[in-house]
Amino acid sequence: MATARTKKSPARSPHDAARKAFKADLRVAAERVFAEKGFQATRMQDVAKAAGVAVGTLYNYFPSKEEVFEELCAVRSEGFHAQLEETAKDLPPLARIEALMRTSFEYLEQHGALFAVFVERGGKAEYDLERIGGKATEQGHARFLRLLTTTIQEGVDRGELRDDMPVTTLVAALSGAMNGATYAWLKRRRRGGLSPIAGELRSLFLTGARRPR
Amino acid sequence: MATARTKKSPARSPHDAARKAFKADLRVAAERVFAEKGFQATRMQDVAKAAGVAVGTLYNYFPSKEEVFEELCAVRSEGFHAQLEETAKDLPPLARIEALMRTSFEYLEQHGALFAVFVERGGKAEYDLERIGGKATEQGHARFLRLLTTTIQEGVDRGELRDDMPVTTLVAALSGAMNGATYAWLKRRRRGGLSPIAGELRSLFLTGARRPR
Amino acid sequence: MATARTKKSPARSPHDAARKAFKADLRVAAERVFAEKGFQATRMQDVAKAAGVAVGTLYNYFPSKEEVFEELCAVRSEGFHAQLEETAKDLPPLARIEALMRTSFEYLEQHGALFAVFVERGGKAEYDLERIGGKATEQGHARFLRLLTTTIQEGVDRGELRDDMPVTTLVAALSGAMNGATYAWLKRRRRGGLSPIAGELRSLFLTGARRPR
Amino acid sequence: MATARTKKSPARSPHDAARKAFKADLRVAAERVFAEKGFQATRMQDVAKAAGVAVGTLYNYFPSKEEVFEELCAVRSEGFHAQLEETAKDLPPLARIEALMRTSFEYLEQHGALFAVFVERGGKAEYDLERIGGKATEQGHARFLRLLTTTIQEGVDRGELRDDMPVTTLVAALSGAMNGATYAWLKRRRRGGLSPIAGELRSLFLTGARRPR
DNA sequence: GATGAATGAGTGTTCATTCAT
DNA sequence: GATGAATGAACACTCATTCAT
Repeated sequence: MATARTKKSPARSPHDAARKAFKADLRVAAERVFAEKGFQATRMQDVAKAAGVAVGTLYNYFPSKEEVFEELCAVRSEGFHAQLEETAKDLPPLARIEALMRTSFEYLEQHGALFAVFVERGGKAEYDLERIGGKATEQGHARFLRLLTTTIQEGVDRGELRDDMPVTTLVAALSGAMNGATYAWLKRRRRGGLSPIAGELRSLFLTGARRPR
Repeated sequence: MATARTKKSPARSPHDAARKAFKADLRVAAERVFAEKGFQATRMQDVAKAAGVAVGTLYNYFPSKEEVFEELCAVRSEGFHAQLEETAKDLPPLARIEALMRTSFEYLEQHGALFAVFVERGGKAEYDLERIGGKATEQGHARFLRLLTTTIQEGVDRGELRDDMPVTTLVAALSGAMNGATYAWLKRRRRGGLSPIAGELRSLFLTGARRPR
Repeated sequence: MATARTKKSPARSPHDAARKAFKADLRVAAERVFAEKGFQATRMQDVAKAAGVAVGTLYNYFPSKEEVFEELCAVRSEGFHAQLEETAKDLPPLARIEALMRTSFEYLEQHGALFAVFVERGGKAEYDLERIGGKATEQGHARFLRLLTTTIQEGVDRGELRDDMPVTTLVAALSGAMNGATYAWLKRRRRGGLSPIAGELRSLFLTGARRPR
Repeated sequence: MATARTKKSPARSPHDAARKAFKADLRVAAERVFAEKGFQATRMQDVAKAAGVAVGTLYNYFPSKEEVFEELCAVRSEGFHAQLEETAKDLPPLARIEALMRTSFEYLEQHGALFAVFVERGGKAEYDLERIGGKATEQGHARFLRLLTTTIQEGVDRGELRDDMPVTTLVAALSGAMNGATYAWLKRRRRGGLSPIAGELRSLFLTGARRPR
């Protein structure tokens, strides 16, 4: 990662920072376009125009279109997980579950549907973006699942969650339910917010859909 | 000249049937390729080769690449829902839920991951296939959700399912959970089967993840 | 030409006649389509449909699309010149000129604008149809010009037409004027007939546009 | 960014001019190829090669093959008519007629047979190029005819030209004669020049072909 | 470092022609 | 002889990427 920078990092710091900030601007512009048109339909030209630069400039910062997307995903994924892990810290499993859901939903609300991709990863049924943005989203989603798995496993170990089925099934159900809620939210054109649902989903996950007597 | 055509329509059955069967073969070949490489990455050339025909032949049966995909989706969707509705008939809501899950999973196991698309639709986060295969998969998924909604609503009406949250949330959670299970199954490379999970998901959905005392 | 037919021509006569008649039907159908859509835009499929046969059948009678057009042109050209020469026979040059014009126009009125091609040939400015239908139309037009040349030359020889410019110029002017009249007729969507103009053109050609005192 | 663009439009002149000149070069190359092979037979590849650029470059300047042709025609038409109208200015009708002929022929001699199209329009017998290059050539020819019509009408009004037939017939005959002369010139492979004929045609048009006594 | 014009490989689609039935 | 489905070469156009200015 930062190996090359060790040599003379102090010297370039001010310049480096500016470059980084500019690159971030480019990413933001790209995000807007990708979110609107999708990966395939987005032309580098479009991204450049959205960023107010020339295509050539884009290529001064990113080696390829794929890499733009990839880095975009990576950065969002990083931000997402940083926030997530910060949230989840120090909470008991059951509380943590709701915290994770709430934070995820907040992030989605903030950063747009494109990055529903980290939660919803399932939808691509192993193609297209599987390759593109693949590494990043793959890792992003996997990381999310791992977080969920750890949490749930802990809940099982504490005797708070059922142990009569594989933890993976519990994880799949929970992450899937979040995915489903997100999809429904997108369908209703983001009306009504997403995070309020976290509480309902938690209740549903813990006590089930059957009507209590 | 049109001499042979004078007979009524039933007379054309044998030829028509052959044509239909052939078209179905083409669809199957296309399905294989699309499932493997995704829509964009699939070249008509590839589909033709997979089907053992020339590109031109493809165009004798389908007006465009998009239409190949579209019809493919439509046909699978149809088959899927026919099976689904057959299954669900005459069962009380709670039993029907499991039946729907089991049948869905069986269909997925049989017809490959591509058509996870009908259950998982959420994943495309409003782009790419949103447009292509859009009509069919959109409708397919919507139809699936409607079926689920009806069933769950009925459960609520009968007092068997909780009414303290919108039915849409219940639906989103259930379909999402199925989606999650499917995704997990794809991740483990289809090992272990999908339909056995139906029972677990049903239990989870009805009674929740909390450990019973 | 008819070399092969010498062997056993009497035996096949009836059959041959039927074949010829059928081929003529195909040509007529082709003529309709070519006239409407032009050579390039006409698909063999279209011609076949217009003729009420299958494409394959077309190829049983003509070796290629070009040849269909070529033969079509040749036949019309033949008919045109037969009529033309019949008309022109035994008339003195000046009368013959008007007769040629009138007959040409009548033929155009009857056989549609497509075969304006024989009179108008100039318009293609050495491309496209230069190659296609080329041999036939080329020859057809050349033959027409020859007829005109002979007639005019004779007029010159008799001292009835001016000899202070090359005969070719007189020919070019006359055939061009006919062409121009035809074009104007097509422009006004064939309204008003073409042959009535023959008299005017004759007068114009012979005595010029200057107002007589 | 848009920093440089803040200046007013005249500031862009140098670059714009270069672009325009380059586009003109492309048109010239295209003209060569179209003239040689015709519209249909010309591949964009050919035009690109003739211009010494890549196909993509062509598409940076023209939206489509048709548009290349169309613009080509439009530009030539413009140049032609500019020259024509310049010439015809301030001359009495009869003199103007010869001037128009001479200028037309000079233009044809200079710019190649392709643009015989403006004078000869008739030849396409309502298809093929009727559509393509259609707008431009159609208008170009129509404009030419209008010029001729005005001139001749004026001659008639002054009592210099005969009024016993429709002006349109006079126009058709004159433009047609020019067309015929052009065709003959192309036939003899452009040998002998075209403009010398203007005088002859004028004489022929005014006083007719009949030998004066 | 920014620019944007040039590049050309890549692909969906058409349609004349063939040939097994 | 008729048929019409199969064939595949051909071509317009796109767009990620490069590079001279």
